Amino acid sequence: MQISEVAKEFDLTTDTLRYYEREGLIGPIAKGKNGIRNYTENDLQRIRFVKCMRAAGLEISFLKRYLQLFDEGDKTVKERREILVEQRKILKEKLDAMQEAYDRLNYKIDLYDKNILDKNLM
Amino acid sequence: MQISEVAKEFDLTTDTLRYYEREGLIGPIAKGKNGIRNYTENDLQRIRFVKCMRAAGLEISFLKRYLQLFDEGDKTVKERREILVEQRKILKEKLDAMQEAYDRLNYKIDLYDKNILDKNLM
DNA sequence: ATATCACTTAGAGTTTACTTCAAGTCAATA
DNA sequence: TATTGACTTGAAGTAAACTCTAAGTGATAT
Repeated sequence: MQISEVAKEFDLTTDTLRYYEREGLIGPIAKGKNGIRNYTENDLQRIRFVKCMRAAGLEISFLKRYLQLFDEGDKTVKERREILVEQRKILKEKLDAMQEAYDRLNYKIDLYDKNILDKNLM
Repeated sequence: MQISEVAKEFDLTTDTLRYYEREGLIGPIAKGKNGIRNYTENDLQRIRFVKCMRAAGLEISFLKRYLQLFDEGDKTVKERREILVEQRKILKEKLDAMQEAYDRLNYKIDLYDKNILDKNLM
Protein backbone atom coordinates (compact mmCIF):
# COMPACT_ATOMS: atom_id res chain seq x y z
CA MET A 1 0.00 0.00 0.00
CA GLN A 2 1.33 3.39 -1.03
CA ILE A 3 1.82 6.32 1.34
CA SER A 4 -1.00 8.40 -0.08
CA GLU A 5 -3.47 5.57 0.35
CA VAL A 6 -2.33 4.99 3.91
CA ALA A 7 -2.65 8.69 4.62
CA LYS A 8 -6.19 8.69 3.28
CA GLU A 9 -7.16 5.56 5.19
CA PHE A 10 -5.96 6.94 8.50
CA ASP A 11 -6.71 10.58 7.89
CA LEU A 12 -3.09 11.57 8.34
CA THR A 13 -0.91 13.51 5.95
CA THR A 14 1.92 11.82 4.07
CA ASP A 15 4.20 14.24 5.86
CA THR A 16 3.03 12.98 9.21
CA LEU A 17 3.58 9.39 8.15
CA ARG A 18 7.13 10.14 7.07
CA TYR A 19 7.64 12.11 10.26
CA TYR A 20 6.53 9.14 12.36
CA GLU A 21 8.92 6.95 10.47
CA ARG A 22 11.75 9.41 10.93
CA GLU A 23 11.03 9.44 14.65
CA GLY A 24 11.14 5.66 14.75
CA LEU A 25 7.50 5.08 15.64
CA ILE A 26 6.87 3.05 12.57
CA GLY A 27 8.88 1.30 9.91
CA PRO A 28 11.38 1.54 8.46
CA ILE A 29 8.90 0.96 5.68
CA ALA A 30 10.18 -1.29 2.87
CA LYS A 31 10.67 0.48 -0.43
CA GLY A 32 10.32 -0.76 -4.01
CA LYS A 33 13.28 -0.39 -6.36
CA ASN A 34 11.94 3.04 -7.35
CA GLY A 35 12.45 4.07 -3.72
CA ILE A 36 8.74 4.29 -3.01
CA ARG A 37 7.34 3.12 0.32
CA ASN A 38 5.19 0.04 0.36
CA TYR A 39 3.26 -0.40 3.62
CA THR A 40 2.55 -3.94 4.81
CA GLU A 41 -0.42 -5.05 6.92
CA ASN A 42 1.91 -5.07 9.91
CA ASP A 43 2.88 -1.47 9.24
CA LEU A 44 -0.77 -0.52 9.10
CA GLN A 45 -1.49 -2.24 12.39
CA ARG A 46 1.22 -0.24 13.96
CA ILE A 47 -0.06 3.00 12.52
CA ARG A 48 -3.49 2.11 13.89
CA PHE A 49 -1.98 1.74 17.33
CA VAL A 50 0.00 4.96 17.08
CA LYS A 51 -2.99 6.89 15.84
CA CYS A 52 -5.20 5.68 18.64
CA MET A 53 -2.61 6.55 21.27
CA ARG A 54 -1.76 9.91 19.75
CA ALA A 55 -5.44 10.81 19.63
CA ALA A 56 -5.46 10.23 23.37
CA GLY A 57 -2.51 12.56 23.78
CA LEU A 58 0.20 10.02 24.54
CA GLU A 59 3.55 11.50 23.65
CA ILE A 60 5.63 10.58 20.65
CA SER A 61 8.60 9.93 22.92
CA PHE A 62 6.69 7.30 24.90
CA LEU A 63 5.39 5.61 21.78
CA LYS A 64 8.88 5.59 20.35
CA ARG A 65 10.29 4.00 23.48
CA TYR A 66 7.54 1.43 23.69
CA LEU A 67 7.69 0.42 20.06
CA GLN A 68 11.47 0.18 20.12
CA LEU A 69 11.23 -2.19 23.06
CA PHE A 70 8.58 -4.10 21.21
CA ASP A 71 10.97 -4.58 18.32
CA GLU A 72 13.63 -5.89 20.69
CA GLY A 73 11.46 -8.90 21.44
CA ASP A 74 10.45 -10.96 24.45
CA LYS A 75 13.18 -9.86 26.82
CA THR A 76 11.55 -6.41 27.07
CA VAL A 77 8.11 -7.64 28.10
CA LYS A 78 8.46 -6.50 31.69
CA GLU A 79 9.59 -2.99 30.85
CA ARG A 80 6.88 -2.65 28.22
CA ARG A 81 4.22 -3.57 30.71
CA GLU A 82 5.56 -0.98 33.12
CA ILE A 83 5.43 1.70 30.47
CA LEU A 84 1.87 0.82 29.60
CA VAL A 85 0.80 0.92 33.23
CA GLU A 86 2.46 4.29 33.69
CA GLN A 87 0.81 5.71 30.59
CA ARG A 88 -2.54 4.31 31.66
CA LYS A 89 -2.23 6.22 34.90
CA ILE A 90 -1.44 9.46 33.11
CA LEU A 91 -4.30 8.86 30.72
CA LYS A 92 -6.71 8.13 33.55
CA GLU A 93 -5.86 11.40 35.22
CA LYS A 94 -6.42 13.29 32.01
CA LEU A 95 -9.68 11.47 31.42
CA ASP A 96 -10.91 12.42 34.86
CA ALA A 97 -9.94 16.05 34.39
CA MET A 98 -11.72 16.09 31.07
CA GLN A 99 -14.79 14.46 32.47
CA GLU A 100 -14.89 17.13 35.14
CA ALA A 101 -14.64 19.90 32.55
CA TYR A 102 -17.26 18.16 30.45
CA ASP A 103 -19.66 17.99 33.37
CA ARG A 104 -19.01 21.60 34.12
CA LEU A 105 -19.71 22.61 30.55
CA ASN A 106 -22.94 20.64 30.62
CA TYR A 107 -24.01 22.26 33.84
CA LYS A 108 -23.12 25.69 32.49
CA ILE A 109 -25.04 25.18 29.26
CA ASP A 110 -27.97 24.03 31.32
CA LEU A 111 -27.87 27.29 33.24
CA TYR A 112 -27.81 29.21 29.98
CA ASP A 113 -30.83 27.26 28.79
CA LYS A 114 -32.72 27.96 31.95
CA ASN A 115 -31.61 31.56 31.91
CA ILE A 116 -30.20 31.44 35.40
CA LEU A 117 -26.87 33.17 35.09
CA ASP A 118 -24.73 34.63 37.80
CA LYS A 119 -22.91 37.81 36.79
CA ASN A 120 -19.89 36.71 38.74
CA LEU A 121 -19.60 33.11 37.64
CA MET A 122 -18.13 32.31 34.24
CA MET B 1 -4.04 37.31 47.72
CA GLN B 2 -0.55 37.54 46.29
CA ILE B 3 0.58 35.89 43.06
CA SER B 4 2.83 33.32 44.72
CA GLU B 5 0.02 32.16 46.99
CA VAL B 6 -2.34 31.88 44.05
CA ALA B 7 0.28 29.94 42.12
CA LYS B 8 0.68 27.54 45.01
CA GLU B 9 -3.06 27.13 45.52
CA PHE B 10 -3.68 26.27 41.88
CA ASP B 11 -0.41 24.53 41.15
CA LEU B 12 0.50 26.98 38.43
CA THR B 13 3.67 29.04 38.13
CA THR B 14 3.60 32.77 38.64
CA ASP B 15 4.79 33.03 35.05
CA THR B 16 1.72 31.18 33.85
CA LEU B 17 -0.56 33.43 35.88
CA ARG B 18 1.02 36.54 34.39
CA TYR B 19 0.88 34.94 30.97
CA TYR B 20 -2.84 34.27 31.34
CA GLU B 21 -3.35 37.86 32.36
CA ARG B 22 -1.31 39.12 29.42
CA GLU B 23 -3.45 37.00 27.14
CA GLY B 24 -6.60 38.47 28.62
CA LEU B 25 -7.93 35.28 30.21
CA ILE B 26 -7.95 36.75 33.66
CA GLY B 27 -7.70 40.19 35.21
CA PRO B 28 -6.45 42.77 34.80
CA ILE B 29 -5.60 42.05 38.38
CA ALA B 30 -5.73 45.08 40.67
CA LYS B 31 -2.37 46.18 42.03
CA GLY B 32 -1.45 47.82 45.31
CA LYS B 33 0.50 51.10 45.26
CA ASN B 34 3.74 49.08 45.21
CA GLY B 35 2.60 47.66 41.87
CA ILE B 36 2.02 44.19 43.30
CA ARG B 37 -0.95 42.13 42.18
CA ASN B 38 -3.70 41.48 44.64
CA TYR B 39 -6.07 38.70 43.54
CA THR B 40 -9.71 38.95 44.59
CA GLU B 41 -12.10 36.04 45.18
CA ASN B 42 -13.59 36.77 41.75
CA ASP B 43 -10.16 36.51 40.15
CA LEU B 44 -9.67 33.16 41.85
CA GLN B 45 -12.99 31.88 40.61
CA ARG B 46 -11.97 32.76 37.14
CA ILE B 47 -8.62 31.04 37.48
CA ARG B 48 -10.45 27.98 38.75
CA PHE B 49 -12.55 27.96 35.61
CA VAL B 50 -9.58 28.51 33.33
CA LYS B 51 -7.58 25.80 35.03
CA CYS B 52 -10.36 23.28 34.74
CA MET B 53 -10.89 24.03 31.06
CA ARG B 54 -7.19 24.09 30.25
CA ALA B 55 -6.74 20.75 31.96
CA ALA B 56 -9.31 19.43 29.54
CA GLY B 57 -7.33 20.84 26.64
CA LEU B 58 -9.59 23.75 25.69
CA GLU B 59 -7.57 26.34 23.86
CA ILE B 60 -6.43 29.64 25.28
CA SER B 61 -7.97 31.41 22.30
CA PHE B 62 -11.42 30.00 23.04
CA LEU B 63 -11.18 30.83 26.72
CA LYS B 64 -10.05 34.31 25.88
CA ARG B 65 -12.99 34.82 23.54
CA TYR B 66 -15.48 33.40 25.98
CA LEU B 67 -14.26 35.38 28.93
CA GLN B 68 -14.14 38.59 26.94
CA LEU B 69 -17.77 38.06 25.94
CA PHE B 70 -18.53 37.34 29.56
CA ASP B 71 -17.10 40.69 30.53
CA GLU B 72 -19.27 42.41 27.94
CA GLY B 73 -22.37 41.43 29.87
CA ASP B 74 -25.84 40.14 29.13
CA LYS B 75 -26.00 41.01 25.45
CA THR B 76 -23.45 38.27 24.69
CA VAL B 77 -25.37 35.45 26.34
CA LYS B 78 -26.43 33.84 23.10
CA GLU B 79 -22.96 33.81 21.58
CA ARG B 80 -21.46 32.51 24.80
CA ARG B 81 -23.88 29.61 24.86
CA GLU B 82 -22.95 28.76 21.28
CA ILE B 83 -19.27 28.74 22.13
CA LEU B 84 -19.85 26.46 25.08
CA VAL B 85 -21.90 24.04 23.00
CA GLU B 86 -19.23 23.97 20.32
CA GLN B 87 -16.48 23.34 22.86
CA ARG B 88 -18.53 20.65 24.51
CA LYS B 89 -18.75 18.85 21.20
CA ILE B 90 -14.99 19.03 20.66
CA LEU B 91 -14.42 17.87 24.21
CA LYS B 92 -16.82 14.95 23.82
CA GLU B 93 -14.96 13.74 20.77
CA LYS B 94 -11.66 13.90 22.58
CA LEU B 95 -13.13 12.14 25.57
CA ASP B 96 -14.36 9.31 23.38
CA ALA B 97 -11.00 8.95 21.66
CA MET B 98 -9.28 8.88 25.01
CA GLN B 99 -11.69 6.35 26.40
CA GLU B 100 -10.96 4.14 23.43
CA ALA B 101 -7.23 4.41 23.99
CA TYR B 102 -7.75 3.78 27.69
CA ASP B 103 -9.73 0.63 27.00
CA ARG B 104 -7.09 -0.50 24.59
CA LEU B 105 -4.34 0.06 27.15
CA ASN B 106 -6.32 -1.90 29.71
CA TYR B 107 -6.84 -4.74 27.32
CA LYS B 108 -3.18 -4.73 26.40
CA ILE B 109 -2.00 -4.75 30.01
CA ASP B 110 -4.36 -7.61 30.64
CA LEU B 111 -2.69 -9.57 27.86
CA TYR B 112 0.69 -8.85 29.40
CA ASP B 113 -0.59 -10.08 32.74
CA LYS B 114 -1.91 -13.27 31.22
CA ASN B 115 1.23 -13.67 29.17
CA ILE B 116 -0.65 -13.97 25.90
CA LEU B 117 1.30 -11.74 23.58
CA ASP B 118 1.23 -11.68 19.83
CA LYS B 119 4.61 -10.97 18.26
CA ASN B 120 2.92 -8.89 15.59
CA LEU B 121 0.54 -6.84 17.70
CA MET B 122 1.90 -3.90 19.66
C1' DA C 1 23.30 49.28 56.18
C1' DT C 2 23.25 45.48 53.54
C1' DA C 3 21.50 41.42 51.98
C1' DT C 4 17.61 38.66 50.83
C1' DC C 5 13.27 37.84 48.91
C1' DA C 6 9.08 38.52 46.39
C1' DC C 7 7.66 41.07 43.25
C1' DT C 8 7.75 43.97 38.64
C1' DT C 9 8.54 44.41 33.25
C1' DA C 10 9.56 43.39 28.30
C1' DG C 11 11.14 40.27 25.57
C1' DA C 12 13.65 36.11 24.19
C1' DG C 13 13.81 31.06 24.34
C1' DT C 14 11.84 26.25 24.62
C1' DT C 15 9.11 22.12 23.66
C1' DT C 16 6.09 19.23 21.06
C1' DA C 17 4.30 17.84 17.02
C1' DC C 18 3.90 18.60 13.10
C1' DT C 19 4.09 21.27 8.36
C1' DT C 20 6.09 23.43 4.59
C1' DC C 21 9.73 24.13 1.33
C1' DA C 22 13.08 23.39 -2.24
C1' DA C 23 14.99 20.48 -5.30
C1' DG C 24 14.90 16.36 -7.53
C1' DT C 25 13.34 11.38 -9.57
C1' DC C 26 10.33 8.60 -12.14
C1' DA C 27 6.22 6.78 -14.68
C1' DA C 28 2.25 7.78 -17.30
C1' DT C 29 -0.66 10.48 -20.05
C1' DA C 30 -1.90 14.48 -23.73
C1' DT D 1 8.05 15.26 -26.17
C1' DA D 2 6.37 17.77 -22.63
C1' DT D 3 3.94 18.12 -18.62
C1' DT D 4 1.49 16.23 -14.90
C1' DG D 5 1.30 13.82 -10.65
C1' DA D 6 3.07 11.01 -6.95
C1' DC D 7 6.73 10.14 -4.91
C1' DT D 8 11.69 11.10 -2.73
C1' DT D 9 15.09 13.85 0.54
C1' DG D 10 16.98 17.09 4.15
C1' DA D 11 16.13 21.04 6.29
C1' DA D 12 13.77 25.07 7.66
C1' DG D 13 9.45 27.00 9.48
C1' DT D 14 5.20 27.18 12.43
C1' DA D 15 1.70 27.23 16.28
C1' DA D 16 0.46 26.79 20.97
C1' DA D 17 1.49 27.28 25.52
C1' DC D 18 4.28 28.20 28.28
C1' DT D 19 9.07 29.24 30.55
C1' DC D 20 13.04 31.73 31.33
C1' DT D 21 16.18 35.81 31.43
C1' DA D 22 17.74 40.29 32.59
C1' DA D 23 17.30 44.29 34.89
C1' DG D 24 15.06 46.64 38.29
C1' DT D 25 11.99 48.04 42.74
C1' DG D 26 10.76 47.88 47.36
C1' DA D 27 9.89 45.81 52.01
C1' DT D 28 11.81 43.13 55.59
C1' DA D 29 15.38 40.46 58.32
C1' DT D 30 20.38 40.40 60.25
